[in-house]
Amino acid sequence: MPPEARWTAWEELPLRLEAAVLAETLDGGQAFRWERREDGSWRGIWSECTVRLALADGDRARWSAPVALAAAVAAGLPRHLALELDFAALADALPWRTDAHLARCIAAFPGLRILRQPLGETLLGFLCSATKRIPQIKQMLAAVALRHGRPLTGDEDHGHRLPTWPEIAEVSEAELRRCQLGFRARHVHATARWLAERPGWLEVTEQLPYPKAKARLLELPGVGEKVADCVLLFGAGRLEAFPVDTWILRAMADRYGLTGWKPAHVAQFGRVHFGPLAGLAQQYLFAYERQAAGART
DNA sequence: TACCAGGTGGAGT
DNA sequence: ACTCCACATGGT
Repeated sequence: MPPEARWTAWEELPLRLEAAVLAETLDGGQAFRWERREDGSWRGIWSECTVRLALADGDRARWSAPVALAAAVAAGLPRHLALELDFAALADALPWRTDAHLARCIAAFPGLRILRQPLGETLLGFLCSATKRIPQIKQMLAAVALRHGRPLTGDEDHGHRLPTWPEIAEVSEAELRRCQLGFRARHVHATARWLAERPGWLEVTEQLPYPKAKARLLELPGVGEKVADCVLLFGAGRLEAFPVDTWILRAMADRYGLTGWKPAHVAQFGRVHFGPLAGLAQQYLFAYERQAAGART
């Protein structure tokens, strides 16, 4: 085996969780660059990093990375998994004591986590998400990475990173359509050009308080209420963001009696009812509803 | 075949 | 503010 193809020995993480909860965290619609391997472990890519993640003894998380990337992964993985946050404690702070349905959702996915992904990559992912199922979003992003993103190492098997926004700005809309983006290609292209004229704009946005950050994201072509909230929740750690998609609309109608409510009204209800961690509640509701529908991804 | 998918933006009331 | 609708592509 060539030296650049080698992976490091497994290293323990201060993280324990069930396999099903890990699966829901990595592959439940927050992130689109994780794949389950035959041995049950996961392979993920973000920024300049790729990692294998697995559970030892059923619930103890551990990781391995290409030797060439080991230092970057060791530095970046804790942030990516938001290891500084105790999600069991955060879930306990949700109003499950007075909300029986929320209590059911939390019990079904104990320890469910919200990832802290790179803001720019999260934006790209959710710009591609409009009226698509998760596997198709993953396919689009895999194609974009393969065709327009840099290889992570000298070994092609380690995969490609997603292109940065400045890199995407150099790609034509027609070329993006060849990655099966469909009408989303126009939004991705327009957003790339928009960002290219404003260096540092995303970095500034990431530091702003939630309402200001959201207002700024809404300026981007193809970014509406739902995408802005997903980007802030999964790409900026803003747990107050409450994305309302078709699943949440259905859940709030079926489980909370909000039949016929518009997304904007459901969003307002969610923020008031679930409080400052509404985004975490949202992810619990989302996971539960998809499971109840038959785990169709 | 028709309908739907982690929506958005634009036009017309 | 509200309602319709086009927008690509793939799966059931």
